[in-house]
Amino acid sequence: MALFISEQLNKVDKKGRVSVPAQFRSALGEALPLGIAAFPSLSLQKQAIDVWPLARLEQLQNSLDANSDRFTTGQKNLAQLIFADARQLSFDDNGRVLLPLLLLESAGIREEALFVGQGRTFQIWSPDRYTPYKAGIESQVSDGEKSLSIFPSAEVHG
Amino acid sequence: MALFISEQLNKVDKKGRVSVPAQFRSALGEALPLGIAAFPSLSLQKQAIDVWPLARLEQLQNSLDANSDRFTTGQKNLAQLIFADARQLSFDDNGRVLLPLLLLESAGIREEALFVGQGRTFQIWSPDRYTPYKAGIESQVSDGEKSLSIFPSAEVHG
DNA sequence: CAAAAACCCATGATATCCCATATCATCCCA
DNA sequence: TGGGATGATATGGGATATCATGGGTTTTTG
Repeated sequence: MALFISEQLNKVDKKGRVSVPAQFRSALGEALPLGIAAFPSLSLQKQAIDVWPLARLEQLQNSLDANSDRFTTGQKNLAQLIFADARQLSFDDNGRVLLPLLLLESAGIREEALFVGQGRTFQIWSPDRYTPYKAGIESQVSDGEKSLSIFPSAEVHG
Repeated sequence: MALFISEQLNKVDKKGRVSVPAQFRSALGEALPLGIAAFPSLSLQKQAIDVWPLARLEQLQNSLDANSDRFTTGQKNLAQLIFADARQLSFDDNGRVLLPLLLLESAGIREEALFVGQGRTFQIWSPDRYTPYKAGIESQVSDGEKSLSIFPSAEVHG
């Protein structure tokens, strides 16, 4: 599965439908028909919507089944919250999903939805909320941190 | 079998019937005609109803048969209670089940039943009880645990 | 027989499907 | 190099199917 990158602003119609950016859909690849799971982003105090490929939730569940002891209690609670808060969204023939009212409201989204790539996942923002949020993030990157090194890893993505 | 995710509030009619959310029914897949097993949630002090696909009960029994030595006495007692308290529910043509009075009372459910996905299983709550319960769970997740990266990563990534 | 459960059908709300159009980038060829 | 043809994408709206729910009728059960 490819990565989700870039930002794109799309319209939400009266029925609550939004086109998911074509690049994101193609990044899903074979996982596209499984659909996606969307939930208020806990790490962002529910300011925005976090979106995972549904397969990622299944991997999380498998991991819980097999290595329950490697998770803290807080992590298990977090997983419970995700299973409860997540809405499973599937694509229509035009690549749209129907965003449930609850999610729209919690993210303050009305007519426009901003898709923001986050690598293995992406977010959906109200444009109004995103601008100040991003400015805050940028200001928190110090000059000395403005480059990244890549650590070798044995176990990631076969 | 797919996962049970999301929350959904449905009505309980005078006869004690409730629609099981269509997504949950389709998550059951081929296991749908086998039905489900519902019992007062012991881990939640019987505040809510735990629901398992019936096949999961069979898996538990098989596991008890094969690995009796790996279960503590307490765990075996718990299993006994589940087998005793569980009620097997089957679906009518409209996807409804009949919730026995005993279960309704133990969970404090009257006119509305809140279905809460928990991955491999789901719960049924009285809305009144669920709100404070969920707030408690949320408060038990520390800020540091709220980010995606906290989950054991080798298993979560595809 | 009476009460409960299972079955059947009706209905309104909502989601899904399907087709039409607008917009834009790309391609191809004169 | 210009300019129309082509194709992918995003968007809108109407038709259709699904879902949750209510109520009646038949069947089972005790």
